[in-house]
Amino acid sequence: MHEEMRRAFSLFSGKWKLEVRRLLNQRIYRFVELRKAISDITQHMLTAQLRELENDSLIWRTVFAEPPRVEYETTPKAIVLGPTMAALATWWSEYGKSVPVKPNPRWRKANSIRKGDGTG
Amino acid sequence: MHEEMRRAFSLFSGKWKLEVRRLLNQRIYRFVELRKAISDITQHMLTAQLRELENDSLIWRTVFAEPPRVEYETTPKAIVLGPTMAALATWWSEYGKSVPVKPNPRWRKANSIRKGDGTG
DNA sequence: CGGAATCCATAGTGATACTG
DNA sequence: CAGTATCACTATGGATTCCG
Repeated sequence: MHEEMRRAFSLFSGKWKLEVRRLLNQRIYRFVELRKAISDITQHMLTAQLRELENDSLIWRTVFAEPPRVEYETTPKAIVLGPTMAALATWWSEYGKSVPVKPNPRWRKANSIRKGDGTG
Repeated sequence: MHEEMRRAFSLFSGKWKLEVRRLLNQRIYRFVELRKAISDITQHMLTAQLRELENDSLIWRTVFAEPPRVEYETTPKAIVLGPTMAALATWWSEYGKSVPVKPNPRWRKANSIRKGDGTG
């Protein structure tokens, strides 16, 4: 089961992929539009990240002749991931910066064996 | 919103962090046990990944004198993330290797504007 | 047992220039 | 407009050695 998690994670391991996914989940973008939307990214990196996302079938790439442009859009595969991504963002908002206090080891030992959470 | 996703992702960006999280979400592990459970990891890397997870308050570290050992366990902060991680794994199982077919651009343009999915 | 310190290989990222 | 090609830099991962 953890192998799936690792692979799912790796699909978005690129520095800009999450941002690209978020944008394309809203509407179709042209290459230039993405560059403007992600102001800090270089042309080189944007191309690279888009290629990887495309190879993983997370986005579609369409070339148009007139007017000359390339459009990018999400695939259904990426769309269904939206709620999970939202959950991740919510988790960070709620717990991200929190620092839970460790209880005393002595009385914590008693009930230290937890059940699984479904991921293991 | 995407900043939260990026930060949440970065907490588990280390090569072995997802595996450590999965193990510790089941029970408390000693350092040696983790090394045996994750057979390919080096002592150096295990220490490094554990330190980072600890600094992010995703795991707790407890030193015991007798018998000499160090125990690691998840924090509640990491526990609540379980279902989301499970969702990610499920997503990979269902869609991970799928390659959705891109419909013809011409009639696809008509309804190309989608609503948001909550992430962005 | 559970580290720390050092060194090295590789992958990821980025700046720049050039092209169909 | 949307790339490709180089090169440089940085982060990450890993092998090895030593330590309380």
